[in-house]
Amino acid sequence: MKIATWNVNSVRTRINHVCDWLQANPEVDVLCLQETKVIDADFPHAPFIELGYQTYIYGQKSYNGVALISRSPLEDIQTGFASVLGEINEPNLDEQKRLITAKFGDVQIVNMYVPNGSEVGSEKYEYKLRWLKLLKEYLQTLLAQNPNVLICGDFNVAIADLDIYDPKGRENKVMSTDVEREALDKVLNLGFKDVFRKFESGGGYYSWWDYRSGGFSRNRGWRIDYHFLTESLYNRATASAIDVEPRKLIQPSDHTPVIVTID
DNA sequence: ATGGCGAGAGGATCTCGA
Repeated sequence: MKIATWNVNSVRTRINHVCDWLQANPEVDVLCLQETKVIDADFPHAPFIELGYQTYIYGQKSYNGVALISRSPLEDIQTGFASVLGEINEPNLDEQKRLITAKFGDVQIVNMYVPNGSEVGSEKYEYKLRWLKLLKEYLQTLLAQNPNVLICGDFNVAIADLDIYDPKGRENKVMSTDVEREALDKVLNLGFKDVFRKFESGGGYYSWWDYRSGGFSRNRGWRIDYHFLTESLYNRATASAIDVEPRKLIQPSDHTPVIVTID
């Protein structure tokens, strides 16, 4: 099976790019989208249905929003933290639509859009850290039900200096502080491994490039979109790749798709 | 370089992203 993740920065603006990509990559079983930026009532289902896909969505106005685009029907769709955890202590962590999970065969797929955090020390930064803390509880609950968990999406954290074009000063930059890395590490220490690094140990591989200052043409990127797999799935993985082609198109998303192949 | 670019909402110029 192939599972892809792509922060499309508005599914309506990018609908042609996404549909073209699906047609060029027919072997992808499930495409996990982030930043759909559309309320559920306005989600563009039709183009996906016409191509033969099922759509599962969790959106809101203007910001955030996630979706699963799948060749075959998925089971047990759950959205937000509370659908898995029951009542949560901080309901505001579910106000932003960032989390959708479903079963695909024996695999629990979790598609997420981790908060960006804005600036170190800001209210949004604290929100990001609280969100990651609750994410650990959420995944613990899912893991208790199924050991085959794949989490993917836009994590808004570069987990290593190798994943940043220029790590100088990264200690004080959002997406690369030690505090954020430690918060994500606590999640990953539940038993998740970065499958991209099973196949590629070198630097220079990124999934996001700033629109500004010619970020892409100068390859000034960050690798912040990942698939993290539990041990059993990690061992079954046979490939993982970043497809930079969509980032070269006119009016692109600032992120590009990342794909994992699992036997 | 505290800017650069892009999207959405709304109808000029904000907020937000990363």
